[in-house]
Amino acid sequence: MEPSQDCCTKARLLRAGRKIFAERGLKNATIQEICELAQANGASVNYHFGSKEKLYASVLEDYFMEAERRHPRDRGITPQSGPEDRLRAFIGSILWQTLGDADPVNERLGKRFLQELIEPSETFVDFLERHCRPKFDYLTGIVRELLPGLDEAASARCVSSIFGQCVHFNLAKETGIRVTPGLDLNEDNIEGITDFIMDFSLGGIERLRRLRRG
Amino acid sequence: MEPSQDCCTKARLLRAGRKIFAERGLKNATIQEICELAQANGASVNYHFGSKEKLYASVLEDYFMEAERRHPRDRGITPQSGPEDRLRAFIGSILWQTLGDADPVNERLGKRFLQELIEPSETFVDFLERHCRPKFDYLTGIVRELLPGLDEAASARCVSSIFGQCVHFNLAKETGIRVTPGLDLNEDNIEGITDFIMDFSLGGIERLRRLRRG
Amino acid sequence: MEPSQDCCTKARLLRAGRKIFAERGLKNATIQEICELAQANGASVNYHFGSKEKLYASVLEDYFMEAERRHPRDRGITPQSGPEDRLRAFIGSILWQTLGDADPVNERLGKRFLQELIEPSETFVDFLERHCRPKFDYLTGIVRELLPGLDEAASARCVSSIFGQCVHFNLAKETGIRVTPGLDLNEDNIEGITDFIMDFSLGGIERLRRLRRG
Amino acid sequence: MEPSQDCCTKARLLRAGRKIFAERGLKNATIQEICELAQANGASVNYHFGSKEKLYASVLEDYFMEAERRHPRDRGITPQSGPEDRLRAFIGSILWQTLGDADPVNERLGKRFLQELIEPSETFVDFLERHCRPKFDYLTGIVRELLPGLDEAASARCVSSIFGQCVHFNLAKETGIRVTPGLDLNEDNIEGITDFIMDFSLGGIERLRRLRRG
DNA sequence: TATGAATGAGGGTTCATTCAT
DNA sequence: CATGAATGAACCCTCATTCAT
Repeated sequence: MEPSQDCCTKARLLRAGRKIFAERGLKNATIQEICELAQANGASVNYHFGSKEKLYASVLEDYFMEAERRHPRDRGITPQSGPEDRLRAFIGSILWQTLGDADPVNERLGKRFLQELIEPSETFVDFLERHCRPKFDYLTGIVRELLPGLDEAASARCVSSIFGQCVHFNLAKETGIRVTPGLDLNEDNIEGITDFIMDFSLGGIERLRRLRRG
Repeated sequence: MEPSQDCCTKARLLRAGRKIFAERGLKNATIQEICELAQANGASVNYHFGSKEKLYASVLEDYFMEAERRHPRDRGITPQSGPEDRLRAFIGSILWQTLGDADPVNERLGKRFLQELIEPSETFVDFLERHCRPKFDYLTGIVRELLPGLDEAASARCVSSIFGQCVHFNLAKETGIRVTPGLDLNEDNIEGITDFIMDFSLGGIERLRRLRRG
Repeated sequence: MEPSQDCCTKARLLRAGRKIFAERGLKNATIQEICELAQANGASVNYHFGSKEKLYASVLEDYFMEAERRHPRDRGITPQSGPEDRLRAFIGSILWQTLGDADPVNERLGKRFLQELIEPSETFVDFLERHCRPKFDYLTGIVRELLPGLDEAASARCVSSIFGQCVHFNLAKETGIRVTPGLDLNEDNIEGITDFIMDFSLGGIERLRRLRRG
Repeated sequence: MEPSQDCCTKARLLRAGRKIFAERGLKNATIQEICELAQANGASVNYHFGSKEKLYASVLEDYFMEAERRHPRDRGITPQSGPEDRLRAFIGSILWQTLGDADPVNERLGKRFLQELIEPSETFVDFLERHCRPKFDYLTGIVRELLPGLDEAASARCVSSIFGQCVHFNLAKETGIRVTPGLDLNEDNIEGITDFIMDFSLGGIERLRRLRRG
């Protein structure tokens, strides 16, 4: 009954959908192709998931949950860790989730996820509230520790600046490297990039702190 | 022959395509809908542009060129302006292009452009080389002036950090405001956001400079 | 084994089928919807009734038998009653069966029954012979008493005229009231309509009698 | 451009739809079968008519208009004709429309029309208002001439009784002859049936007149 | 007795594209 | 330069039915 076994049709559909949707996106993927790959009947997607869109949503949710499990935002830190350590872990988490997966399927699913951020489908809005908002709240908490007394608008901008730097590497995977040849997104560089974004952001935060004082 | 006249079918198709593609994206838009809006025959898109994709590419190119014309990256600066002024103009240019258009059609075309950055179509790759690369080279030049002697990888990362902050506001237009309520992307705030990104980036650059010295 | 108990799946299916078939008709109803309403498995209809059509036939038969039970054609008359009383009881029976049910489910099942009269399914032909033919024979007997010596063709036409008047109110339930606004099919009017058809038919019969004599 | 020519795809589809819909009804007919018969592409129905339902509505409307043209309700009467002559022409018109068509296609379309009367589709409601209501108004006018001073409810019932007798022969075509063997609906009997219904109805009307006076 | 999973056939509809005019 | 008609491929989905348990 649990779809975690490979023998189950539903699990096979989920895996096949993961692959096909990753390659082609929602509109260009076809149910038939997914079913062929899953060695399932052409009606099975509608039977098990209700519709193509619902399967897509399941695939994306599955991808996100697994990424969070493999690269949690609090990896390597303790409850006593200061905000800087937590920030570094957070930045590293996003970069590893985005760039650190050798599996090309997962790599492409990151793009699908980004597309949903740009133009969310109906089901994704729920997902956003349930899973992404806490993630942003977590980052906001760190920022507020680093810059106590910051008003909401400023902390939101600060969160946006940090998150924007991270997510841009996901966005740049395909085109950014064409226009910025010096960008090397190999897995070996993830820690280096993490350090860079960390330094850049700490510099920004320091300057904000200084400006507010002065 | 020039599609600049309003009476010309080709110009009407371009304008209609702009609107429909902005609303629905490439796959969800239909030629027929575009032709109806343009009061043209259903075969006219293929006649004038060759294919749906070609019209889409034309729309995107048109959008980009117009945005660059309306909010040039060197607005308000002189040849004698220093790198900081040029950086501020550049950041402001992107933000105005992205957030500063009251026209909802243009606002949505920004999302289409972002989608192409994530997963470029065949024709877009050419476009990227022709128009986006110079833009990045320009930003890279500014960064190199601010941080002389920076190696290529570091300057690429720095460009990415600056650009990522700017473009994230475009990405966040739909979903970011849901998960980061403090983010206010009204037109009135564009200058404020420009100042913020400018400060944050200058802080990052300062810290990089300091770290290299130390 | 008897489907008269409420707990039995078969009885629940019959009741659910009654409702869904009444609402949607044979083709537009789906087995799944029926099973959901009956809180039964999607395979149970085929298990208990053999096929969708068989369940439909059961529903219709059930509906007819119940209607005959609730509004028998001989209600209020005695073996000694004359043909006029028996005719009035018959007409009233049909009208009460057709118009006198507050339950919208039964009201709609009347339409399904009419549809079978127009285009009978295979199983319905048997049903017709078993249950409807005796009903017509009964009416024919009354007519022959009122018009002794009438040949078969004429008595058939007479039966048709009487029955046609009755059944038209069933047919008119949906559309007739649109094109004939004066028609009021409320339950309160059933006796009045019965009287009307009775008078109209007696008038017709009288004239037939007169014409044959003259 | 006019769909009256046989060469036109739209006209061929209409004719093929007439045949297939007549045989199978709306739900059981398939677009593909219609297109095959019309030697047209499977998408042509949607191209020319918008949907299966729209083609069905066109077929029905076409059938009705043609029937009205071939057997007009005022055939053989003059402006000076009295209400009895007009009533006879009306009754004869319906019977000829219903029973007097040697073409089995038209004969079956009559059943489809009846089905719409029982359970009208959305488009049919419009049709009803435009075409059927005037027909009923016409009959109501005749009845009022025959029974001056009749209130609306009574005249509506009278119209219903007359129309019910006529339409019942359409309804009885399939099943009525099974349960009322004496009914002979051959074309040769149409005039005889017309006379019968005429007499029966005049008898009913006379009695109503008598009852009101007494 | 009853069910949950799975299937296969088929259906209506969409849509970019083509072609004769 | 432009169009109205027509096409063919493909797609998602529905649904009655089957089968192993």
